[in-house]
Amino acid sequence: MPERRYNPSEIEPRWQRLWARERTWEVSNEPTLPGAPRASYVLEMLPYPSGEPHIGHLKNYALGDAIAHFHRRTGRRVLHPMGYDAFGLPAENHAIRTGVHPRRSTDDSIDAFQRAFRRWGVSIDWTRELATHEPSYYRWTQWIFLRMLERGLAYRKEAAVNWCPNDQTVLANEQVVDGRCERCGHEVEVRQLEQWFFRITDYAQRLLDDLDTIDWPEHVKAMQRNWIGRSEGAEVTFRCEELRLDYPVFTTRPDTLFGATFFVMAPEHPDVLRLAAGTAHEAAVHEYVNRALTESAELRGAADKPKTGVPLGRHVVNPVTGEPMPMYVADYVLMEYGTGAVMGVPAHDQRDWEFARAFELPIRPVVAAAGGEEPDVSGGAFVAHGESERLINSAEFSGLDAVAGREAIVARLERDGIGRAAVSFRLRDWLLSRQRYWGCPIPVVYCDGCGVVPVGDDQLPVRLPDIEDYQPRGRSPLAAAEDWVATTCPGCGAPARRETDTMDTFVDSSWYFLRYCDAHNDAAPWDPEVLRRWMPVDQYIGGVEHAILHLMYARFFVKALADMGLLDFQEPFRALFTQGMILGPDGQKMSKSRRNVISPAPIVERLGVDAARCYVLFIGPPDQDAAWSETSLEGVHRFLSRLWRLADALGERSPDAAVQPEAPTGDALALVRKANWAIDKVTGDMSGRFAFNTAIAAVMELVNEIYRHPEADIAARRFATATAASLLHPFAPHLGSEVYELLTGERVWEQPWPAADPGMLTAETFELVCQVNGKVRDRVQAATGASREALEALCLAAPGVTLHLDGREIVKVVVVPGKLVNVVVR
RNA sequence: GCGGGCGUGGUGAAACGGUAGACACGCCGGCUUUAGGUGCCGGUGGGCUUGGCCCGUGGGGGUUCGAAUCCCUCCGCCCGCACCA
Repeated sequence: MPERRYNPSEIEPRWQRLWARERTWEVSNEPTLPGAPRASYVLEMLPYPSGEPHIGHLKNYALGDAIAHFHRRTGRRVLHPMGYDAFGLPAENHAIRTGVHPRRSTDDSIDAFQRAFRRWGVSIDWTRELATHEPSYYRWTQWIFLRMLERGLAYRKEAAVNWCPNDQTVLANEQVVDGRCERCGHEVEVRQLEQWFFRITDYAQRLLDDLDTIDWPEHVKAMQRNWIGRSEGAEVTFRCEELRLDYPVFTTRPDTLFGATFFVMAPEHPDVLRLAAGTAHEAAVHEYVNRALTESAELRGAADKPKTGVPLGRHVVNPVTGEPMPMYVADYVLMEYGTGAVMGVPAHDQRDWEFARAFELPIRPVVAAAGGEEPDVSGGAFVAHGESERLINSAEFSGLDAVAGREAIVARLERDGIGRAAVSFRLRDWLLSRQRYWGCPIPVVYCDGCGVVPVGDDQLPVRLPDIEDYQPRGRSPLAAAEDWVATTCPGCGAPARRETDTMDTFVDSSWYFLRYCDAHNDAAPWDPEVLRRWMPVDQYIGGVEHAILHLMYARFFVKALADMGLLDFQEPFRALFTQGMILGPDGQKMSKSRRNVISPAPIVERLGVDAARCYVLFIGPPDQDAAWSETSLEGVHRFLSRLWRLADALGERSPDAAVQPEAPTGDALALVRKANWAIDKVTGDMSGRFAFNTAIAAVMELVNEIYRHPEADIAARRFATATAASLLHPFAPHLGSEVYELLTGERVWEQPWPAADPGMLTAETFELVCQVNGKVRDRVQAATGASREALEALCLAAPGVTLHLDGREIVKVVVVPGKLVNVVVR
């Protein structure tokens, strides 16, 4: 007779059909009544639909789904939706190559993702599904943009911006990595262009402060703090008497003001050419500025580049010493930070030191080390400035420590009206316009009479027209859609032209988590009352690659919308979990060129999705990268087969199978204890932490224990097996359901999470570890409730202990009840 | 340079300051099988004078009755930012 086998390809689709038919994972927006289950919003970052989902998606949804199932079974109403980040460059670049409309390739890919997620058995409420390229969604993206515009949080300005010549569009600062385009890797150029920005810098301080209120991984918060880059210091005004012009600079080191011996401006500074005009350096300055402005960001940004610059032929006055300081233009000064000009303090700033060396400028120390003697600045700047360093060469401030000196100098500047304490941020405004087709149209028109005019709310959405030619030519391909561009001014009715730039796709994904809550609202992007039931997201799960971009933008959106009275919370994601990557079998990042890519589809087909899901969770701590191992995957599949076979062998179904037998003895007792131990272990591993790897290991131990006790009475074996299925269900929902139903006839997802019986968590005896001077010398059985004295006596009598006590003096005995006794001897 | 993190068997990894290496892979052995595979059972950190002892969590030092875990220091690796005044 052929043995029956665990057959996931039969089991899994059967359960999936039932969940779809019964709409098991849908949740309503009904107000929660007092005493009703608490709401929980579990969300994975929405996928960008391109091709088919990869193994990283599987891990992402295996994690999120395990949390969602666990929350449901511990008595919470869970919102677990799905959507697609559907606008974006890859689909558009594909269209340029093939002529296939991005909508078509995107929709095909969305179909593939939907099929995969259903085949993976992820417990999603599909009624809330959305895609950011649908007019019903981007209508509200545009609506939010208009609210930003009304509040002055969206604005146009001309600025030096990052331009990717390959993708033919501008990029946000966050999308430039090492001077290269984050997407295509092409070197980024600097161009002076008028563009749309979001005023995220208005929120810099709040974005920084509120990091303390959210439960996010420390490294992600650190990256955001770093990116926001708050610095405390002072703004000091320097005057150019020759032209009667004042130039403020920002410095974090006002304590070194007496050491400022020169003054440097960025090549982009608007006054540079004007200052040099008429001096002997005029031509040289022109040449230098032109070169600096056309140089690639990567080249200019190199920190180890020798300092270059050109004198402007002008001077400013040091406001505290009265000395003239020569002015220079140099590309180590950035226009985007501070005021675009700096005071040069070569003795105490390494960059200024290098510049002073190159231009033979005086290097005057004004801060002394702890000993009080002048620091040696012949080899580099002296940068320490704590309470143990003292000011020197600083008139009446000499002798103060650097901290007190800084405060005193700022106070003096304030009194004289030439400076004040100031804070500066590294964060820049978010450049959101893109000269590309496949994105959300920016809902404004340009009118010769009225200027920039917002499209009326009742005219939304401004639909993205179909076009034939997607090739970008330095402007949006939309500009060629003449019929679409030509419109009338909403203000005066005169002929006007539509904005042809589209929005950065990060705008689309900065609010999608709000729309899920109220996905079918036609009158508003959401009903604030409905949002109150679900937001903020209780658990957000995704890759660390979004630590700055998406996660910072979404936080900004929520704060801005809250200020408009549209939301009543300040942070979108209460808790964040960043999953580790799955690497190829060679331990390298998966890539087509390395030919080490593992696709989920064939694995799911061969071993089932439960095995794949359990494997990616069992592989190691989920926040850690891990290499794919085919043999480990098969080991997990083997474990699932073992569980299935137990259920198959244990006979007819009965609701009693899940009930713990009363007063078990012998083998049965061992099994019941192990089952309760596993309940306790898995519950602990899933509450607060995400130790799914050890949770699955605990269920493996339980299954092993059942195999080891074939003589235990059937009730105990059925109880232990049903418990294993119940505990495994969040990770292997199909097999968990199958085994639980085979044994009990019940639906596991409708069962409350099992509770351990405290009476079964401890045996009447335990193994007492007996140590001498911290080394284990014996183990003896001891009664669970035994007194400290009794445990001490047992230990002192243990043969392994007496051997090592021989002739030595007992100094002390440490007793840890229920665990061990340590005898300290001399 | 600044910030965050990591270092434990052949491998992935476990371990509220309390038995280092759970669980799994791999490997070795046994049983079942005509055989292979599957399945089940057992073994598996290193060393030695092997009923037992010694060593062992990157190196060194410290706190403690007791340290992979806490502190100091050095070494190595990974990630993020980086001419941000």
